[in-house]
Amino acid sequence: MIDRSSSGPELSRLAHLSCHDCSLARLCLPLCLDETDIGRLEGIIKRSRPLHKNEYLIRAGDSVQHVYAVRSGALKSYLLNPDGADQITCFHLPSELIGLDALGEERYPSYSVALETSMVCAIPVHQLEELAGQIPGLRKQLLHTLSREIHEEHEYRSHARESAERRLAAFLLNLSARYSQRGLSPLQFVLPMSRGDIGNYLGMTTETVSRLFTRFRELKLIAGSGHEVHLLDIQRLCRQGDTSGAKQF
Amino acid sequence: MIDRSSSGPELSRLAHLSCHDCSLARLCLPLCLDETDIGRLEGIIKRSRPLHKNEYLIRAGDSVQHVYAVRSGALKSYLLNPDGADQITCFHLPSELIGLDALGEERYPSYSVALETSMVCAIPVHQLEELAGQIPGLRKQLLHTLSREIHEEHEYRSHARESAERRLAAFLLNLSARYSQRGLSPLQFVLPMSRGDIGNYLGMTTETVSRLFTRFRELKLIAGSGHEVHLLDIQRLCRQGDTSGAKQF
DNA sequence: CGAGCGATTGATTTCTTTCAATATCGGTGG
DNA sequence: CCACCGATATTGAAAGAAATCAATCGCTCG
Repeated sequence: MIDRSSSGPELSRLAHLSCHDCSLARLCLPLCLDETDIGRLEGIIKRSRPLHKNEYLIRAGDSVQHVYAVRSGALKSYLLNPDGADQITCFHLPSELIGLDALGEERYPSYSVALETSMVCAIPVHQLEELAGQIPGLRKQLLHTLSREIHEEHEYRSHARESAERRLAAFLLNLSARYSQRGLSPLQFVLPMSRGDIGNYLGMTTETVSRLFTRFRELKLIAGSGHEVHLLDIQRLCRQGDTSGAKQF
Repeated sequence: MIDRSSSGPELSRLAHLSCHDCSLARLCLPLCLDETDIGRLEGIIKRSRPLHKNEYLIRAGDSVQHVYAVRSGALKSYLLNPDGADQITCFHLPSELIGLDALGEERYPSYSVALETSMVCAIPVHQLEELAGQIPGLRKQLLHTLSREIHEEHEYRSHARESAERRLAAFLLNLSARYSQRGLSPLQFVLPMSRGDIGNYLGMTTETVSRLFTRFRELKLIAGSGHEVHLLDIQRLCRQGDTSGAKQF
């Protein structure tokens, strides 16, 4: 059903590609770099043509050439288990890096595919490593980004044991915060992924996700239909599933 | 109950501390470095006095000074949630690094505590970053280690949805492989952590862990009492929980 | 306009947790 | 050396949350 075999995006180094002008610079690798160093980073970055929905950026097993920074749109990454089951590991929003699980590897361990029309910047890993040797700020930032990713995965573990209700609430709040960082509304956004994707990511079934959306709507925690979400009561959403929450008061 | 307030281990740079002679070098940071570069790495490494069981190496909130490499023994790291619940994020065996979730941070996010008498090497993060700028092989290795950690956390996600039975089986097999890498028996080892720790780490209750150990023993998958484990049938343990497994045949 | 996938809703089953009661281990002090 | 204590581990019975199985709905795209 799923075509994982189509070839990757063509890459071109475009003259007008500039981290200087990019609104995401403060969230992305250039963070903390001075003008000169940003210039050096720009020098190795390539931009691909837009990926359309369901188009693959990376296929597991591909030889590792680049890490990617999302410029616009949204992607998901997933692992394909030996038994054939997918496990979504990340949703990537603009400024976030893709391929951090492949540094030092020969081949990418996971797939990355566009959830909607998306643009990415491609950064050759060898040149990035080289540049990280020369620019302390870039080195620091790269290590920090990797470290943060590890920490976030650890935090995911903390959630994993909690109820499906709490996990979904936390997921929505996490998305809200990330959209907010990117200058979008924290209260109103469109989910780029399906119910099935959310369930897969959070470790629950599509049916459970669907029921929880319904419940959250009934409780007036959220509004919106389909992929549209309005967060109506962030405070209560934070506490969702608490025994001290809706049940007692 | 838990004392998280005692001060950290004293550090000393010991003349006889040598990565050259360390049997763990091929698993640890020195991997792939030549003699000269190993010497440079050694130059910044300090060794602490032994930590005794339940002694803290790191407390969340401490200012980040070092990452640590386990030299002997075993430690666990855990996050303390806002609601007061611990979540164990890692068990650390010899050669493994502690504090990778703190790079680029002011303060450690997690606690690390010895599960048994342990020795660690302390590596000042600033000097490590500096050295990673100068030694491409070290930079590569550091990035690779971080990247692998991310990948392993992603793989954990794949397991998270599986049955408790499978998760515990996978956990035992993972430990087995890690002991084997370190020159110990893959079939017979002593768990350094409690049932409670295992349950916490895997996202299940102590009772469930205990029941599963009993079941595995009944199925002749493992033997041994208490913290002792003998793996009797690795093949079957790999498939544990499969519908194509014990139930049908 | 029909086909098909994604989403929703319902009924039932199953696995794991929770609550509760021992049992056992390791260490301490008499 | 042995008895006792707390912590850890085991075992059982009951309850609960989410999965599974199943049916329907609705939207999007040829």
